[in-house]
Amino acid sequence: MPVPLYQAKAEFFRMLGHPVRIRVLELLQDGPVPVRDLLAAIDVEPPNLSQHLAVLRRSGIVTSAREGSSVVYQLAGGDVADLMRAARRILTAMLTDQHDLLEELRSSDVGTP
Amino acid sequence: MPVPLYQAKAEFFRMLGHPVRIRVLELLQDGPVPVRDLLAAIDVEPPNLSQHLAVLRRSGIVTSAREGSSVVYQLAGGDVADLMRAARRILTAMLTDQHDLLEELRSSDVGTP
DNA sequence: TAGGCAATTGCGAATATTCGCAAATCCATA
DNA sequence: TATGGATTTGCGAATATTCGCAATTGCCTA
Repeated sequence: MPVPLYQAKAEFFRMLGHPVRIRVLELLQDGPVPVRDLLAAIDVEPPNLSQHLAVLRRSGIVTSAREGSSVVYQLAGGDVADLMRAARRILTAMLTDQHDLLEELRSSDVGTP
Repeated sequence: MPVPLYQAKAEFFRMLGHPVRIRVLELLQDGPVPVRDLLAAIDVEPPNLSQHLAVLRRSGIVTSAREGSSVVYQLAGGDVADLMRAARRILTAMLTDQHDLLEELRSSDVGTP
């Protein structure tokens, strides 16, 4: 019996739910990047980055390949950029709503009609 | 100083990272739904659902309103369906890749060339 | 083949999530 | 105003994540 789809989706989103992993995925969007460069870009200790990379690898969203003495990561497939765009749209909408609400509260400080 | 964008994104995805919350968002896509109906649809205890609804509310992705003796939830804005579609595309691509790899392994069981 | 850099793994402690149960709230209506 | 259904809140226990540090592995080059 297969894993219910909503559970697979939840695991997928949970996998995305860490700042370091988000940054890695963003850095990989323009093509393969060696771990060395990720380390230089992300303010995180090597073992810690490695663990986050392992999470991404296990989920299947990235693949890794040895190249000489270094290891290069790349997106496995699918349009991650598209997902990030969708997320950004929603985040923007949410923040805008909150902002609008704030404005509303500000302009009507005498209570509800 | 604002929260770094990648952290906001991570929090957003983490908020999505639970099966019950995914199901709620899916159920809300066709319009507002009272808690009662969510409870009937989702196999979860009332207090537990309520806590997940609180997570969604705090993040701002849904809003709630009292209607008589019941409470109705709805999506706050932004195109959540779009996000789900993007996620589904990536999940599909990932599963396809894995499937392809499996086929490959199956058809070449004599070892690497 | 010894030494060194790059990356990963193992593991324990700190922290965060999740869940169930009891209790509290909010409304409608008797 | 008392009763009852619907939802939320408050915790404590169980579980899962995250992080740092030591140790290990893989590969290049002296």
